[in-house]
Amino acid sequence: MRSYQQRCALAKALDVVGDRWTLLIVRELLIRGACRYTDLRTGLPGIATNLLAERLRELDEAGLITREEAPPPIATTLLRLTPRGQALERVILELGRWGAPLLATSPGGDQLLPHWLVLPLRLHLVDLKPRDPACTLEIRVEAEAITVRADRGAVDVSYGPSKHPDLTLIGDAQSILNLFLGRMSIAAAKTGGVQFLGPKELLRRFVAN
Amino acid sequence: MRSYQQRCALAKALDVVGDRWTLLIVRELLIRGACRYTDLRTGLPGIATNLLAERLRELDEAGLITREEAPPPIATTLLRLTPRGQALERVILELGRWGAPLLATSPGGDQLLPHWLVLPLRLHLVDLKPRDPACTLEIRVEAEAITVRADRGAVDVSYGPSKHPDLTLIGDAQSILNLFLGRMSIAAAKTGGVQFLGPKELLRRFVAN
DNA sequence: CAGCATCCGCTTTGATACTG
DNA sequence: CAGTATCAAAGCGGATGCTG
Repeated sequence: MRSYQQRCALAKALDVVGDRWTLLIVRELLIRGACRYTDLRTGLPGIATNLLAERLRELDEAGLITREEAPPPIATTLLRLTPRGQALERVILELGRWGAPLLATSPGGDQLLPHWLVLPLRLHLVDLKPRDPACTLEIRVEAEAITVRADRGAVDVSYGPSKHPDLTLIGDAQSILNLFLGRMSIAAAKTGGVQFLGPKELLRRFVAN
Repeated sequence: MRSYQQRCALAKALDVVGDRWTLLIVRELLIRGACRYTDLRTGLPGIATNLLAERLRELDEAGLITREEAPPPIATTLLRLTPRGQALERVILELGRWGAPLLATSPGGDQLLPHWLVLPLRLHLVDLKPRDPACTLEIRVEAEAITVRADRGAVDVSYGPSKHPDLTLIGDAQSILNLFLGRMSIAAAKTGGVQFLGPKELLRRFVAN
């Protein structure tokens, strides 16, 4: 991207991350942690492969990502955010908070990949029962898994399966999001096809109704 | 801008404000409040006039700005952010916070317009003496003025002159910013050409040294 | 002058094909 | 798997022209 050539922190930030696709690439790396070129492609439906390669080069030069050779037998390059890149999480969560109302009128053609649930959950979930013992939930949507852990008032949402979840939810992405964001009751989620493996009362840790 | 067609709040936000120049236009409106087309042009050096007109149309359609006919004898259209547009302030301040370190290596060719000081001041100033009586500072850089008011722990930074400032500072934008951000002492600012009209001790309300 | 619209050369993007 | 190569279409920047 051409520089705006303005001595302004906002303009300088946009010089680095204002290009098309750039912040979405950072989103993917925030959600998935270290991942491969191919993982990014599948997580960014619609991106041209040459554009992804070019953006990754720019992010590398700007010091936002690193490339590391995975040890055998993986034999692939892993892309990972540097601390400077991770610092964009606050920006991305704020943009997501602002953009959330736009989802209400989202047309049917839009894609929704399961791992995209991670950021809204990170933004909105709070531990409603901070004095209860720590608990771990696993969310399963299609072939992907998300782990939600609450411990003494802190909530951690991460991509990937959980070792010993206290409760596992299986369902479609939209229903599970509606459930956690309080837009759908537990009963309605169950009717809508969400399965609960474990004591579903543990959900009260995060949702009221 | 083409839609990313992703059911993700971040992608939806970028569908609306991810275009080149768009967030900088919002920055200008956040700083200046209601302003004219021409004000935006001067505040956005480098933008093509057709692009500005097109972006304003998009912002209007997205419900982020309104156009109102100013009463005579002004006879011009005033552009103003809607509440929805103003809600972008948090996003813009976060992006600015992230981008601030990039200013350290800013090349000499960059422009720095005086009113751009408003956002960094809004982001960083805190009332160090919340029990002192309310006070008003006026900052004058070239032909522009910024008002900084501290009252019971709250700091308000706004574009435009002040009626009865307790202290007026006159100087160049960079020195004044360095002063308020604690990167330059009051003594050094004075040596560097910053003038103080009034009791410069009032600056202790915001800076330590 | 304020507020655009038009035209033109250049760059960026998106889609696809191809390679080690 | 991880890219590069190619090319048409869209977007951008700059200049200029038009209308009250």
